[in-house]
Amino acid sequence: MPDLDEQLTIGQAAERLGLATSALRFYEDKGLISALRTDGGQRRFARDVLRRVSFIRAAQQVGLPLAEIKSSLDVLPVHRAPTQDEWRRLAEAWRPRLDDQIATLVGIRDRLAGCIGCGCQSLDSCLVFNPGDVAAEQGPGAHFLRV
Amino acid sequence: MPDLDEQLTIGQAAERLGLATSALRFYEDKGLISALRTDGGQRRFARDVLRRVSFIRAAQQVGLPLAEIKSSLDVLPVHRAPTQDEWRRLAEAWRPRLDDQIATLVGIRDRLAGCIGCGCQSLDSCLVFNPGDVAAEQGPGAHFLRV
DNA sequence: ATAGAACTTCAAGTACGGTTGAAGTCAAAT
DNA sequence: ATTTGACTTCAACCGTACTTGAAGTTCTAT
Repeated sequence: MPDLDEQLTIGQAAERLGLATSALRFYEDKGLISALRTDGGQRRFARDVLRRVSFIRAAQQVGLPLAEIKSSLDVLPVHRAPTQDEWRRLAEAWRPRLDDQIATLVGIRDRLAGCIGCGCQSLDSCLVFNPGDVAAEQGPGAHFLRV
Repeated sequence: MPDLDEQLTIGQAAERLGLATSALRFYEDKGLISALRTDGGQRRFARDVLRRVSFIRAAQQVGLPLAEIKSSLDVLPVHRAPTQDEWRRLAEAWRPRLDDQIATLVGIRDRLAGCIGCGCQSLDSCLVFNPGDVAAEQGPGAHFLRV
């Protein structure tokens, strides 16, 4: 029995992925995933849908909107080996966002941890939320807490 | 001249923070920040609004919705020194989310970097988006890529 | 053959985090 | 005193990412 359950119904795929069937329909609608159809018109997903949706959820963690995720998916085709160049471009596109977000979160975490019991007088004077107090000198922008 | 510009107009606060005045009005509406009013009814923000909004933006980076951010702000009053206990509770509330998100992002980054030129045959077989291939064994849920 | 669960489409609704526009008022400089 | 830019409220609108509901169809097991 080789490919017997190689096809997943939308319910099976949704359960394996831990999301609602409506989300899968939504993703198909947006062109992020695709499905074959039975003679009766029901969707049948190939197993690669699991990886593609994993990719989507990962990209969402990185902060990418679905429209951009679609572009990334279009760059990494399912039925062809991704070329080195395709990988490099994806990695380069994601890398700055990843690094930036990681740096921000680590900064918050470390300063928050270090501040417990620090004796700051109020939120207004706390170093955690006023790192270096240099925001005004850098001109407008959300400088606070971005390192 | 001590407290001459201790009060900020909404435009000044918005410029310092790098966001729109409408966002500040929105935050006030939601109870996240507060303002004094002139006789004419215009808002005047105390400088602590800068730190409070910084807090808000930081918390958004951590992935908290505004409703939860309000709770956190309610726990850390502006005009009182936060107690050790208040800090500890805040840090403990944020810490798991921070750690979780950092771990997820670092995992994606490292595997993505390591995979460049790895020779995977397709997205379906790529280790980056199929780490350990253990998702099915853990039951339903978004296990892919969460390390 | 038929029951019931799972599927179909399509339109409308939801939650979040704001932005936009209209109509009018206030504040600061001249 | 008047001008002009910044402010006020309020309701409506926006984009993102889905969910819900209605009305009908298909699949699978008995």
